[in-house]
Amino acid sequence: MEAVDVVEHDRQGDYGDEGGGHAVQCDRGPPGWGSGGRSRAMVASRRLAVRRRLSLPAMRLSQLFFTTLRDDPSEAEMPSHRLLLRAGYVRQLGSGIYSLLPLGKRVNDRVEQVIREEQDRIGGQEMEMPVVHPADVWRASGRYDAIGPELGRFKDRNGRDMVLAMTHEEVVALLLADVVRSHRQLPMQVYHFQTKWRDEPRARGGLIRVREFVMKDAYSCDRDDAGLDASYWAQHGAYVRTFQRLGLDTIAVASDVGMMGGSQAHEFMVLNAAGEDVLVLCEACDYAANRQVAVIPREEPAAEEALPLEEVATPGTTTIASLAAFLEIGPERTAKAAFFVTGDGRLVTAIVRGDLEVNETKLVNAVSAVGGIRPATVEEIKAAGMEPGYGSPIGAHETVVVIDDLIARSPNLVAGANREGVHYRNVNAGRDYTADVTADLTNAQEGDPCPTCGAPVILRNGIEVGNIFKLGTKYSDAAGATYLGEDGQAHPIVMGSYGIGVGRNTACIVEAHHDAKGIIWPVEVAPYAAHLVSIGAAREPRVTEVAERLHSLAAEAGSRREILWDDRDESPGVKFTDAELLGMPWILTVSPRSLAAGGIEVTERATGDRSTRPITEVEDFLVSGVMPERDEAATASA
RNA sequence: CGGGGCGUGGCGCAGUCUGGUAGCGCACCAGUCUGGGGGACUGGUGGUCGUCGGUUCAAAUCCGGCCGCCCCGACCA
Repeated sequence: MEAVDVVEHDRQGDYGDEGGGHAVQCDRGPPGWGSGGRSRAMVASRRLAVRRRLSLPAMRLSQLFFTTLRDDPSEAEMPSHRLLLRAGYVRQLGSGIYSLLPLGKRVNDRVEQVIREEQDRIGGQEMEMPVVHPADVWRASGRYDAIGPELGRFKDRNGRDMVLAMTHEEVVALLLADVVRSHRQLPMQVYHFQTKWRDEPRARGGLIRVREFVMKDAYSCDRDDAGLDASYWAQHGAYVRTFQRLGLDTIAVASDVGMMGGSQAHEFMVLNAAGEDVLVLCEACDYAANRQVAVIPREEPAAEEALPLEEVATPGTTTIASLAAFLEIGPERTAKAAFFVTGDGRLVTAIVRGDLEVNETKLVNAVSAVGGIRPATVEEIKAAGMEPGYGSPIGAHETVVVIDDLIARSPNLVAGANREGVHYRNVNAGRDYTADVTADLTNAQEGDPCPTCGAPVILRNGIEVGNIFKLGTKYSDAAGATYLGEDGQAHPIVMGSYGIGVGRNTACIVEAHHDAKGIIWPVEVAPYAAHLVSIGAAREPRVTEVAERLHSLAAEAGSRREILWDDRDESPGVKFTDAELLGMPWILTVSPRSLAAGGIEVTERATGDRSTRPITEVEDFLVSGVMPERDEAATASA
């Protein structure tokens, strides 16, 4: 009944043309879709569905739910945040929580559509899984306890624990257990677009890092590792095409598997100074890795005889820099201790050479820290018999000692004596203290040798716009998702998971495509292809006539282009400024001047190129979708 | 969670130090003029100054609690 009302509403008021047009179109619709034998309500909801899909191909700015802001909102710093707010695409509801206004929704839909087409192309099947899950589903995989407060939890009315999904591996695995029986059903990929809730410790950067967001997450299901490998690289290819179409230059970097678990992962990164990840890149070859996993080949320390331990007074040298200066040695001759506490309460003492930094991701992996790690407090360090500023594992107790593999090979280092103002010379791991774990623990630094070719690497910040993971059988094992192979035996389904954050991509597109005046949407994701500006309607009635005609043409069935018509009674300056802020690829100006010059002024937003085209050419553009090449003769007077 | 900043009409801000009952620009409404780069004039609308409590004759202003937002560090699409 409600649907009927909406359709009725279409027939009157300002949207008369467009609404009516759609209704007529769907009545004619594809064979079998007509009204034969169907109730009026069903027909009406069909119409509504069609209208929703077309989503107002022509819109009057005077009716659009939006507003532009003349001043930058003070909370916005990144260009994408500022512009999306100012141009009326999004509004903030809370920290990391945003509403999409109609323009923002249209962009998001376009981005989704590109992703969808590329997922479909590699055989992905779209489905949809719930946002709210019973906690038991997450207990079964172990993540209910493994993941910290970023997992949203609540109780339903009966006191049952529930989870707000941050991803969907568990649910997919359960569905696989239910649906897949035979190897003949594999390989297979499913995906959906769904809202995720991740209670991030800190939201930031507008749409770049939010707490609630829509993600495309895809899951591949294979019989074995070889199949997974094929699916993984198919997704890799789909991602390359997707980001290319979205106008994003991405770099695929090897990455940590994080909370997903699994054996191999890549992140697709967009370079951006405000990015939260540090990428290690080689310009000589194409090596690219997240700093979290980049392993740098370190120069082998010179072999030396282990010398006897020797105490040395080093007053006031609580930093490596001051210690090295005091003893007149290089920082690489010292061992640095860093103290952390794991989520499960273990004190971890990490030892790296003084000239290097501890990479916390590597450390977490080295000690299999459940719930991550945090820096230890002074009290915690002292309780284990160590002295901050003069700390080392020598004489320490109740701590997990993790040393960098380079430390294991570096003889006669200077390290703390766990007494204020005292260090030891000639400390040797293994002789003077024992390591519980030896692993690569250090951060790559600018200029370090490339692991592949040895040239100096560079460090850049990046924003992760997508990732691909080889999961293996972790979730299928937990869910009992198996198939019967040709051998008649049950085998676990081998899974992969592949995510793309929709809103973050939108923000990154703006980051990459804007200028001082506003957004410059790539054609593929622009909410409307063209922004029609009508000027001087009061002096020249033909202006409105022409604008109306273009507007209704765009609204008609069969038109390939969608337009936004600025029909407001505003001065030309306001209209042009807003058009540039909003960022449609083409700005079409109808005015007494343009009509006198022979038609409509067409401006390409990206280049600023301007030409006057005959009205028929612009009409062709709306119908065919192609803007004809610029005709120099017609341009002369512009 | 640690550090820094902020909260006054839709947006940007002043006023807070030195208490005296709220102001500016833009936006918005009405009208007139204007009409190719955020135009002009006239007249208007709109704020329990984040919130709760305290001090005081009197609190946006001083004191305390709480809430929220932004930025910098530990997590991820």
